[in-house]
Amino acid sequence: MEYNHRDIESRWQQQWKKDNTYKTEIDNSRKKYYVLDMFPYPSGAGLHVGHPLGYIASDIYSRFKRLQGFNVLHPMGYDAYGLPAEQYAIQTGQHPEKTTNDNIKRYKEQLEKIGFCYDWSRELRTCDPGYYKWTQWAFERMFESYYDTKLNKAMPIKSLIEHFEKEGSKGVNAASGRELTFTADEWKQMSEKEQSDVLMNYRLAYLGNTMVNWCPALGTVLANDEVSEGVSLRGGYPVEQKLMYQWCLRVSAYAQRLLDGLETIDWTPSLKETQRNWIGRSEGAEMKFKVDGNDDVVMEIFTTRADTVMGVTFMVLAPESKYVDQLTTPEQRAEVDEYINSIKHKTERERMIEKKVTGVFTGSYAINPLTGKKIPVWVSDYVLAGYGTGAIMAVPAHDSRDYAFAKKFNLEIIPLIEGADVSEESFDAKSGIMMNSNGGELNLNGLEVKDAIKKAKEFVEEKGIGKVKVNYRLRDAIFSRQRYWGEPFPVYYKEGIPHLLSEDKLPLLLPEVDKYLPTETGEPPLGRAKNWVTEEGYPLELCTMPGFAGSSAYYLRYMDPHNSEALVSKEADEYWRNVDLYIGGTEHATGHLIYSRFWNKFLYDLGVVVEEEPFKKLINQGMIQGRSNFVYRIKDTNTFVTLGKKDEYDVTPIHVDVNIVSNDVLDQEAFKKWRPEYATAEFITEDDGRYVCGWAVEKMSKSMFNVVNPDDIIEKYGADTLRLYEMFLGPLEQSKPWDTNGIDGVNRFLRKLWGLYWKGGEWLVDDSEPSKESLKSLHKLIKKVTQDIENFSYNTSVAAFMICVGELASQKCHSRKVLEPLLILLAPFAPHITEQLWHDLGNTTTICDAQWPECNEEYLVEDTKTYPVQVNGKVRYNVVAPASATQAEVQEIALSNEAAAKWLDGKEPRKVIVVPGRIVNIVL
RNA sequence: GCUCCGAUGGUGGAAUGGUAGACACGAGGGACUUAAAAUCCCUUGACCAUUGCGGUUGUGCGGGUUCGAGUCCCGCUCGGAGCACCA
Repeated sequence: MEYNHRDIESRWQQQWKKDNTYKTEIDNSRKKYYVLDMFPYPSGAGLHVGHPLGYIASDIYSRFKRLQGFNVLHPMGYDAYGLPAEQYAIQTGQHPEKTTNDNIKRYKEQLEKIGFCYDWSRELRTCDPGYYKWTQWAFERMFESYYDTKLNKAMPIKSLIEHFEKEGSKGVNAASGRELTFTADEWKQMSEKEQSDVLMNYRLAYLGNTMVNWCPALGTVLANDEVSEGVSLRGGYPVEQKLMYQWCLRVSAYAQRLLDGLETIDWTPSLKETQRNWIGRSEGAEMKFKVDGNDDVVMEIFTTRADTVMGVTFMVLAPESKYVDQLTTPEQRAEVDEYINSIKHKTERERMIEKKVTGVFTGSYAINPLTGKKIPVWVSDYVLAGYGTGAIMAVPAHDSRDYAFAKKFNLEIIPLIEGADVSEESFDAKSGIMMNSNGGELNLNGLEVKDAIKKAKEFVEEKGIGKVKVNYRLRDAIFSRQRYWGEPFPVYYKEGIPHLLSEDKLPLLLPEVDKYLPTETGEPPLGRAKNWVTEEGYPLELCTMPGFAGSSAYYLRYMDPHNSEALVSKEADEYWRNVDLYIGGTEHATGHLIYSRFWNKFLYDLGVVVEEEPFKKLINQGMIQGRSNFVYRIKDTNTFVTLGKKDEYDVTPIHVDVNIVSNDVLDQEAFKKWRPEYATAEFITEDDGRYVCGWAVEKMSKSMFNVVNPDDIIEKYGADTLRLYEMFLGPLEQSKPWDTNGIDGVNRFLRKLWGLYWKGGEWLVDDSEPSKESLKSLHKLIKKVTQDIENFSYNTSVAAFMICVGELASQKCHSRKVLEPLLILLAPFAPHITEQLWHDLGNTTTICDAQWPECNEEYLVEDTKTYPVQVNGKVRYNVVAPASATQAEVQEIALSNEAAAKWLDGKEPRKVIVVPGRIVNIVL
């Protein structure tokens, strides 16, 4: 029997499906292990070879853990809501659900061919009402909660209302949009609408007027992580800032816990760093500045450099700051208004690109609380309204932005650090010795910056000039999208006040609409739905939820996917707990991976889940880039010249379909058939007649003709070869180009493996005792592969298999005692071929129920001997070396390295390991 | 600008501080074959020597620690990623 991947793979895939081989149940007698892939958005283009990389890695780990006796949960599903399906719907009128389902069908077919051990009975889709019911449910729980900053957890909004009724806002410890002060009586006298507005200031899911990223081309709002450099991540359309009344999630309340949680999880340093940057914690002080001749206003500013207060030579307000209006003097009014207007007309992007230093004087002066000095207050757009208090104290000597501003408007610059030259640029570093900082009561001169910051903060707090404050860059997540294809909000409006739909009305189904475009009056697409009202006739919310809503808790749903009573049952949650290993791309670092952690912490506060962090260990697989091929056409002809001769002509490189190129050699006939205009193509080839193409690494995309489809690879080489090859390509976490060139080597390896068991239709395996050599080969492999899988170093594992199979072949090893464990080791990587040979060996159960073999170190021990080494005729050292070495050899080598001999001389006898040529290892 | 990561043959990439370049691709040579494909064997960092063992050099650059450094430390150069008027 010859190795035939087509027969073997389809046979076992069908068998596994029939036998429910990979179905997983709760089993309290076994330890659980949860391996999760980031579920895909099923795009219309289908999978290319880059997509399964992470899935193969997680599949190997799942199978490995299973062989080690763990009860492994390994599910798959689809992130089904998304913009492409909606845009396709707008163009074609086809319902996005239809498009999505078609794409999912295609994805599933492609995935099944690769031979993954998913428990498909747990498959989920975010657009399934049985699923999004729980997305809506979680939103309702957030609406009904506030964040208690003292208890550091989410609490029911009811208890806040009770507090308001008793004591008003006094003594409230709640994360909020702005600080409100009112008495119990005032609360009671508020109208329903007013009370609703007050509560919105505290709810974890709230309606708020916020500056949003509005994308006119897409007709919707985008979250911060969906925007990069002023354009939308999807489509690259310009994005502008707009004030809108939107649903938001108070993610900022969890900033510190999101930061602290990073210490408890096993993620890569770079990913943690990305999240830390995104959360952007900075410790500083909020300080109060009085205004000269205006006792009504006290300016509050935020600074991380309280120590530089003696060097403040001006103040700056953000154009949107509330202080602008209060501090502008009548003489300056016209100028300030003109400036503010000129800013408003520019988009965020324009402001960023221009980077011009602009600003205007308000006419007012603040008073330095320490020196009593009068300092001018300016307005400039380099200060952001959304961070801190929207106002800063400027220290030009030690902040480059303040410095640029001071230079432009000729403002004073006072250096505060000894030896810092500020004549050309500012000195921003937080180090050095302070000077010019004697403010009477507070003298910082002579202190190191760090100590000065500390002392200044203490002083400020003591004197009531300000208070120590921690600020975060992390913003609340904007949760409304003006789109059709997403989860509807379970919210209706009664006299303009939002109310939740009662829980028994969930899920609120997405209505049908005639078109997927906004209405003529500019309302979101749901405005087209007929009867989009409650039973009582109240209008329902017209926005839908963003993409990250459905992906924020999907890992919990897999634990108990068919439960109609709860997101996840207590039993399932307590058994499966959280994801042990999560594999996916880095692109979700500041999106999904923040929102999911937030969502999970919220559910943890509610007592719905037992683990505070959802993903214990996370691996980022690298991106697979495309490897494009080029042919070189001689200008104005239909003649193509090979790579080696192209410099002799005037040529234009043209992308050529990589599927008609093999090892960079063009299939000339296929090229002629590829495009009608090339039918008459002529070639100038290398001297041996081959046409060699050029190549470059680019993004894998249709327009570069470098997309490699896994189906084609599987058809030609089989899924096992594809799996092994993807792992062999290089380290999992590294990005690398796809290059089909090396795949033959892996395929050859599988055929060699087959050759250990079958040759010319004859079964070779017997029950003979294996040789010592063969046992050594096997146990070396067991050790290496076990270690490598734990370290996700799959490329070196594959190499180890190649070496081992080569050794066993040359040893003519046919012993079942070696060849059976070999299959188990390889099973995670190449499940089909190993399953087949496993059954050929006479086993009746599936190979994934086998037991992972243990390494017996005894087989690996090299025979060594201890050699006495003489120095000046006396035995001074005992040297351990291979038994095959001679006494003279060891003696010579040990003393040949003069430095080593000197180092050894005079020391107590100790062991030195020697290999031919040099001292290799000194065992102390 | 700040932070993190990386740099090893023609290529992808191996090396708990201990024989650098595993494994694979590609290339060259050979066997088998009428021929090709497939398969098998040998060579393959560079330079020198080569009818024989061999020698020199070599992990981006410059220092350091060490008997010994691709690996550890300090300072650069280049490349990638994240954040970025965040005070």
